[in-house]
Order: sequence, then structure tokens, then C-alpha cells
Amino acid sequence: MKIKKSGLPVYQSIKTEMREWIQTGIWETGSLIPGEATLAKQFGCARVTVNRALRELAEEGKLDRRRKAGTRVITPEGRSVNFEIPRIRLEIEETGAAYRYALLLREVVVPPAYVLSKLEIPPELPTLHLRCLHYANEAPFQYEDRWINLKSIPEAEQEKFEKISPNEWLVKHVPWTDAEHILSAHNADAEKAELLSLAERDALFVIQRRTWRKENLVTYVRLYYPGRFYQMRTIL
Amino acid sequence: MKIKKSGLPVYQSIKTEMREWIQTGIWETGSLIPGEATLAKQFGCARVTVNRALRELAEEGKLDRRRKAGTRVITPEGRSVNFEIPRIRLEIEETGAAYRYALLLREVVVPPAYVLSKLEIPPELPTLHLRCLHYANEAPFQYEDRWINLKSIPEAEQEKFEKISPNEWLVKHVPWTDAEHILSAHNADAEKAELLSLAERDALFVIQRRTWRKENLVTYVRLYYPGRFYQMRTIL
DNA sequence: TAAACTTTTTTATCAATACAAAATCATGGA
DNA sequence: TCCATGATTTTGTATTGATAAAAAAGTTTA
Repeated sequence: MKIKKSGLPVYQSIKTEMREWIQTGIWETGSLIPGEATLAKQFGCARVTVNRALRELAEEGKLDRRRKAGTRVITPEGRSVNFEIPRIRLEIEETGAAYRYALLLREVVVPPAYVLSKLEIPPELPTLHLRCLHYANEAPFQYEDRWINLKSIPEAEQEKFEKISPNEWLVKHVPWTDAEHILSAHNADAEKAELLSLAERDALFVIQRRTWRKENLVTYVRLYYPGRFYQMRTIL
Repeated sequence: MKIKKSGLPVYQSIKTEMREWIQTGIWETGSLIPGEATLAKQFGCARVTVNRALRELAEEGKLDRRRKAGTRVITPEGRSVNFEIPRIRLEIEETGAAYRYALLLREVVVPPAYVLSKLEIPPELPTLHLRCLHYANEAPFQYEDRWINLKSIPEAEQEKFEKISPNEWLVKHVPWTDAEHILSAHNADAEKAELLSLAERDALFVIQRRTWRKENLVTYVRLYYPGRFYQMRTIL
């Protein structure tokens, strides 16, 4: 059976075909599927090509492969899920709304204890603290409370952050290598309610993010969204 | 320069080497890197091997590749992140707390409109509706409001769900193939506040999940966590 | 000048072949 | 019986050799 529909690469066609087989139950979950050699003969292509298709399906979590033991279909049970962490400007502009950014506070201070523990720095170390608001069509959409480690990123001290948002500046200047995200729900205190045009105690969707460049923590930020509007959804 | 340190596959060694070059700035972000042929000569390996290394680094979001235009280093911005969707019993027992489950409601009814749209079923179709509470050390930890499509899973009508939670039952009986998750923050209404021992309007972390087997929607569930306690964090 | 081809460079895929590595299975000995 | 060990199967990686496809750059034409 020669597989070469459409203009797709062969390994892609094989992948979609196999996905179909998994979905429709032609390949039952848990069952062993034929070996690469057999499949290659069936598809009328080289074993390497089947290998690539299978390898990528395994990466997607649909198959489990072991040398000698063969390849079997698995149920993605309790599996991890991919979320797209949004970039604020894109997120707003994608909806067609106008994006505006405002800096509320810029100071270099010794952080309070609850921030210190997150920052992985020695106490008493002055750190750049920023607060800003992001608007969609002049309505506040995200409140940002950020700390930047000046030991890792001394250049940040020269930047005013009046025209460019910290996130955009960092993306441009600091290639990061690792990040940690924590999602949670909080009640808005008076200050945040005011800033986001909400009632006090309204629910906020909060994303905390810590970013590293190699071993060094670069920044710790808390992003607050009005819970009423905001949703984060899986992709794929 | 032959690359064959440790016992790693060549393409792996190349990947780590290149990651290093990107991190240390030997390859500056935005800059064009040498072509595959050149690199293959440098590494003393086949071009296909370099190709695989570059392809995977591109998938990781570190490189941007275009035919004819070449390969350049990019900063991984707006990348997707993996979250582990928790299984309630494990989540509780992992902390050493005692797990308890209670069924609050079990009925077969025609769902209200706002559920209908989620369920992908014709209106007027009776559907299994369950409400339950999950406790950690006798403190309510999660409130679950679930709909099960009886057309997809008729066996569910025979199950009482008094001893076993719907989630555990489904995992055991229905291998699923696709799932969608939506995360958001809400204020607790009087009913949910009561159930979760919270004050009214306290923030709730809400996970909505829809699960399919093949083409058929199996279940739609809303999970409510007290925002005060609950966090979801990235793995890796 | 601007639009429509053509060339050329660079990545993308594929095949055929070979060997490596992992894990199972079978075998033989204590 | 149980453990060690070696044969065997199956996936993993690498090489060489080709061809395809995309897109930039150059050329021609209206």
C-alpha cells in the first residue's frame, strides 16, 4: 500500500493515518502494534520513515516504545497538558483591541521577605521593582508586579520602562533558559480592585512566573487578571 | 572536529553543544548560523545528523529555520508550558492527608442550556448528573460538578457512584483519547461557599474539563478548589 | 518601473544499508 | 528452582546518496 496522498511528506501522512487508527480503535489502546519493518513493508516506504512517524507519535504521548518489547498504544492517563503562556500584547492585539501600557511604579529597593524567598538572592540586596498596567481598549486587563534581579541583569537599571513594558524589554535583552509558572486564584484587595476597575474581593486569576538564565534567576513576576474575563485553555 | 563525547548519540551531543553556544552567546540571538553542510563538516558527521539536531532545537523554540533563508537563533518567547493535571485522590494522599469522597447528588435529567452547549448532545437528551465533594483530612478540598453522556457510556447508568468517585470509575472503564481543559478564577456563590467551608465570594480556582473517546464526548466536569489553598505549577 | 520568470541556495525529506543498544527469551548449570 | 548468560528481536542512530520544495536573488519582459 503506497501512501502518498495530498502533497504531504510521507512520514506526516503515516502519522495522520496512525492517529486515525488509534482514535477509531483499529489499534486498540494497550495493544502491541506491528514492528517497524512490517509497517514499512505495508506502507511501501523505508523503515527509517516509519521510525520517524512512530517516534513523533511517541513524543506526543500516544505511543510507548521499547526496544525489543515493541510499540504499544497508551491512554494518555493523568498526563500533563500543554498551556500556552500568553504574551500580553499579542493576546490583546489578537482580539483586535488596542493595546496600551502604563508604568505605575519604578524603584530600587530591598525586597520584602516574601519576595526574597522567591528571588534566590541574599537579603539586603537592592532589586528593581516595577508595577504596571496593561490596557485593552483603555480597559485595564492585566496588573503586573515585577522584580528584576540587578545582579543578573545590571543593564536593567539604566532602562526607564516608560515606553517599553518590562516583559518586552526582557524578551529583547535577556534570552532565558528556564521558567517556572504557578497558577492560582485570589481575591482582589482594595488596591488591585481599584487598579483593575473591579469590586473588592472579586476573583483574580494569578500567574506567578520565575525566569532563569542559566543558573541565575532573572525575574519574578506576578500577573493579575480579572477572573471574570480571563480563561486559559489547553491547546490541542 | 569529531564530536563523540560520553556515550550519547551524536545528534544529542551536537544539540547540547549548540545549546551551550546559544546560551553563552557564541551564537548571538538573531544571528544566522552556518548552514547544515558546513556544520556537518565541522562536526565530522553526516548532514542528516546535523539536520536532526537543528530540527529538534527548532522544535524546542531555540532556532528558526527557513529554506534558503537559513537558520537563526531566536529567543523562545511565548512558549507553551506543561502542567500536570492532578488526579484528586493522588494529590491528596501525596501530602499524607486522608482522602474521603462523598456523593451529594445523582440524577438523570435533561441538562440546562449552558451545559448542553458544552456536551455536544441534542437537547432533551437525559444525562447523568453528579455532584460530589472530596475531602483532605475531613476538610473539603474539591467540589466536583459532572455530567456524563449516557449515549457514549450507557454502563454509567448502572453505577451508583457511592463508593467510587466518578473520576476513578471513568479512568477504569473508559479509555479516553482527547481532553480539553479551561482554567479560570471565580467568586464562590453561597452554595459552593457552604460546601467548601468558605465565605461567600471567596476566590475559587476552577478547572473545566471535557473528555472524548474517539469522536464521542464522554464527560464534562467542573472542579472547584478553594483558591486560598490551591496552586497549579509547572513541571520541569 | 514593475511584474513575471529563472536560477540558485538552503533546508526538508526519503531510501538503502549498517551497526548499536536494550530488553526479552531461552538455555544451561549450580 | 533459580540465577547467570548468551542468543535474538526490536527499536535507535548514523552514513551515503538523492531528490523535492521553499524562498531569496537575479533576469527578463511588458
